[in-house]
Amino acid sequence: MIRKKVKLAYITNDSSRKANYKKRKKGLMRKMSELSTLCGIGACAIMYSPYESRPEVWPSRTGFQQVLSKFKMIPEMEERKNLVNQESFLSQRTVKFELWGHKRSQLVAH
Amino acid sequence: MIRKKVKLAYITNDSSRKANYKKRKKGLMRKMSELSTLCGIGACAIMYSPYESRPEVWPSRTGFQQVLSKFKMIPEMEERKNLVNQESFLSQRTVKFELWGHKRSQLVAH
DNA sequence: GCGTCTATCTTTAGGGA
DNA sequence: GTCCCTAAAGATAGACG
Repeated sequence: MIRKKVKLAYITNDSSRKANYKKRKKGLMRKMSELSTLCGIGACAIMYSPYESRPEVWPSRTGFQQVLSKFKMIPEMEERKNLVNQESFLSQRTVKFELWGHKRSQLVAH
Repeated sequence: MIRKKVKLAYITNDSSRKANYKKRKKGLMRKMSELSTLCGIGACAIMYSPYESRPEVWPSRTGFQQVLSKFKMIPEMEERKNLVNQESFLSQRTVKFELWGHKRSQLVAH
């Protein structure tokens, strides 16, 4: 058996793609767990796929929320050019992000 | 050089822990990217650590939000024992996080 | 479809510059 | 602190039942 190297592209075969997803999802979850344990940090991940009826969340929905608790999402943020005001974080306890309609981002991708 | 096996526990040495974090974070980001590309799914991750002033987010603030848009984080969720109603995910346009305790937080894109 | 196997590929711990 | 190196540890593609 000769394994070809990973070609980084969309897997067109349905069953292969699904199998790949499930395996990698598992691996990713483990990695998240390890990172969290080894370094004592907060982390979470979401994977939304058509293979499952619900989004996969790590570490758990509860833990997920705890991590997301770091964020405050507010509509006004967009008006402020997506820059989160440091002060607002310090002074506010609740922030809401408007998730839809965010076409542009000031943040540059790496 | 004999490398000891990874002990899955909090790394007590500060510099080692930080170095470990940076390496694994990078790897994790790559894995997320690969999974997303290979399987064409939506995914995102957040890592909140004391080593960086801002939470690390993949894939980017925009992509992050797009994925999160699938979710509707509502207080009632917890009351429903963390079970998320799929319909509510898809029908809602706004996600609200109400969580707090954060001193300095900004989303950073990758 | 799913779980298991394992050869092979990828990640990374530890070190050096 | 950074970057690079390398071998050990770990992840996984493909095969199989």
